[in-house]
Amino acid sequence: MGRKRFDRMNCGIAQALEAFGDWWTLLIVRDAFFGARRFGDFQRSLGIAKNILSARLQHLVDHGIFERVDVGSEGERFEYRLTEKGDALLTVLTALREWSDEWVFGRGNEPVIVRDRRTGRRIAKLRVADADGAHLTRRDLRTEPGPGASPATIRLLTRRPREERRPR
Amino acid sequence: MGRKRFDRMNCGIAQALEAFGDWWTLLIVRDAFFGARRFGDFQRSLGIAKNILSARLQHLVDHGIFERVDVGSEGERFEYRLTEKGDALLTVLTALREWSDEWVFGRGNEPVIVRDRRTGRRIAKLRVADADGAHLTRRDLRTEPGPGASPATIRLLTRRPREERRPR
DNA sequence: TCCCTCGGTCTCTTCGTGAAACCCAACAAT
DNA sequence: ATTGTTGGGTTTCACGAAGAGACCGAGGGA
Repeated sequence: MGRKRFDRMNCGIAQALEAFGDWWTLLIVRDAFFGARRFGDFQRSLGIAKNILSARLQHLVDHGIFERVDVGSEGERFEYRLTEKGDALLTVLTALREWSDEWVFGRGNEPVIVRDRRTGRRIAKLRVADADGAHLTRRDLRTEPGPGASPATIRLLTRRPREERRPR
Repeated sequence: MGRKRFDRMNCGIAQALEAFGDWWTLLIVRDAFFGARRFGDFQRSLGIAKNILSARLQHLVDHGIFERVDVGSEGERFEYRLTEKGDALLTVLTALREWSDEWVFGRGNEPVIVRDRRTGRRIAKLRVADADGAHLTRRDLRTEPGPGASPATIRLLTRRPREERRPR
């Protein structure tokens, strides 16, 4: 069978994967953040097969992450530009980069450094924090169904934790 | 050919995808954050085929995101627990959830709400910011090669932006 | 005009995905 | 001790998607 799709899954993670969870897709978005705009920019930078790149760009346009703009002076020649929705992926890309900087490459071995263009200082690390800015970990959090929760989500979030179901 | 692997790519995004970019993998991690530990927890929650789940869990253990702990009272019975490296993915999952809350579901339709367990208040939104906390967008950032940059990365980051290469 | 580049599409092979069947070890009930 | 059930997988197999590479029409520079 083909790959299972997550369209119907009532979960933000699944929805995000549906939009850009395919193999090359997030790297295409990354390249766009680095300034790539044209089909050939992406293709040369990634070494991706053209049919795949074509399909992924189409998918990203369909999901409103890129817009396809005709920039031909006398006919068709296209650029793929990040929309506002695509720009908002900066946080996701930053979270991924910071995670691998710390846990894959290790501090001091970062392949890329991101700075504030004006001040030249490195950007602040992303942190999950409460309203006062205090750092929070997984143990400090509580999840509950929101206004858009499906019955399945409610069931998932209200089940008893394993510790209580089966004490050891 | 089968899927291209990104092991050798000198980029944090690619490395992160290598660790958990496979189709089900991030949803498995999400379920772990929601409290799943046992093989059957993940399987029932996701409806994933057992061979795939088995391979994904193995992959996550290989990458140090989960550890496989024998909890059998008299023989083997396993739990998969997030390591510190796995816990650090909280930021990534939060970024993904916040993006889809805003751009897929829309404000007021969030399927899940995350709160500080102590205060009951919703957690602060992740923001890319400079050292003083000022919000930054893609345009405010500058990327440069870091100490671990490969020649390919340096080439990518130091090329002229398209605007300057080919003014319109 | 020629030629190269851009932005794709088509074909063909290979590989990953997923359903279902199968399997053995651990507990649980009797 | 025997039987049954659940847990945690592995094996088999069919199918669809991924990827390499050939091909192609239109654009634009010389």
